Amino acid sequence: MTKDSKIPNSTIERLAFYSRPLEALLKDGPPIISSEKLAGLCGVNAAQVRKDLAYFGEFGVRGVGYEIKALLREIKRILGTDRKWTLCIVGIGNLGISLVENENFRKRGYVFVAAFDSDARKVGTRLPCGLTVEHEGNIGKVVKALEIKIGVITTPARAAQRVAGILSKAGIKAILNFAPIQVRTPERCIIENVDFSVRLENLVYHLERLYKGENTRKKQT
Amino acid sequence: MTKDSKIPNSTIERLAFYSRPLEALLKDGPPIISSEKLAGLCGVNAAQVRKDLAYFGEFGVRGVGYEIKALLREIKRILGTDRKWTLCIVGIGNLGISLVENENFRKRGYVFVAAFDSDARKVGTRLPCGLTVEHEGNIGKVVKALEIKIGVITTPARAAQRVAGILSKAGIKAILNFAPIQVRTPERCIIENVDFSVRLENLVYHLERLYKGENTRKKQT
DNA sequence: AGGAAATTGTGAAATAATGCACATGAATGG
DNA sequence: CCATTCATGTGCATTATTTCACAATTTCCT
Repeated sequence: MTKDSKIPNSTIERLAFYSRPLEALLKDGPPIISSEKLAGLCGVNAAQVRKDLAYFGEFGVRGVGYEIKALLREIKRILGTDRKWTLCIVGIGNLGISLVENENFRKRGYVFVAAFDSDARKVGTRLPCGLTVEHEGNIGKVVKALEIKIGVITTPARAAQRVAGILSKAGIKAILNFAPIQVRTPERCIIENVDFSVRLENLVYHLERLYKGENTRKKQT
Repeated sequence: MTKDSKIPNSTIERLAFYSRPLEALLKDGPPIISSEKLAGLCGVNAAQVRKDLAYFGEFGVRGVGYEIKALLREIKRILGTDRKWTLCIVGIGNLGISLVENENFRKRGYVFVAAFDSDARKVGTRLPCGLTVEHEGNIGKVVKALEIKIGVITTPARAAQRVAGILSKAGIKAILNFAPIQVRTPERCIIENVDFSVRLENLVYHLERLYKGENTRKKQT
């Protein structure tokens, strides 16, 4: 295959997903894994794993399986996570701090190089990771100077849209938004929303149905 | 319709999604909204909105639209978010604290009533919200005593699976897992995984393609 | 060497989700 | 009171995604 025959978004999501157990196996596991095993670890269908990978090339050997190290390298190359990415964050509350200090991000090459807030009392604060909080007004200047492409929004909902606009105007190309609101940007800009409450509401829906009898979901997400 | 003709999971996700702008409009907006308008606010198709709602009843009036207040009430009833839910959390790091203190959760009726950690140095700490951190060993006792149904995991990846087992055994029926690993539970238990890095990796994938020319996604997520 | 076992890659079938397009009912205005 | 406008609810076509099932390829064993 290998042709760009319209790759489903869900395939991309799963690729990132596959890489988690692979990373773990890299340390103390066999050097080879079958689609069956990997699928089991990720709770998906084996054919799905093979098809997802087949969109991008032939990484396995028939009758054998996939070499874990090589497969992981390929996945990272596909996703674009085989290099460092610099991020900035706007909104230094509890959530903001927990993200900036997050070990998983750093481990995967996502490094925060700037932190902003609109609250004058927070500006100038030195965060544990070493960053100093700057005022929102500097976003444009800093983003351009450091050539930051990805912005993370952890402001309250009411500020999120305004901040998205500022980021976009500053040249940011992708936004990871944690505010519980659908933000829009004028310029060509990729937006990914993460809303914890939505996930929780999903859980609650299925939970209620669980008590009332039949299961409403096929498998664990 | 109204019959339980296999409701797509995505419909449930969108219902929670629809409720965000509706909540905002409740304060200072018109009393009525059309599927067209709501769809616009959420970045989806209008027929989609109508169909999603139609799974659960006829909430609109032809030629008129949907009464916002009533619609929101219905959505909340459907999702099961028209009542309070008590949660417990395991893993009191930066992320854990930011969730416990999160205003959005409280506003929507999700209340943390217990916090656990395995680190003896954290046990006994009083969190800003008033909760005192208890030792992981007490999970079973406390969960049963307070009849907690939902657990949130914010431990490091290596501890997540173990904690999921403990929670499940304690009688927890739903788990919101923030650790970057796919957790399993022996008992019938609903699991929802939230992995920030996966979202970021998605963003990066599309970002790389953005530079290379054609757009790989149809619309903003 | 040759057959059995394992496991990939993939066409085709099955399943699921989305969007169109229109009949239907409500409001409005002359 | 009828015509016009608006917007819902929904059957149906379309599009997208998942799963099956099997030919192709490799390894292993005798």
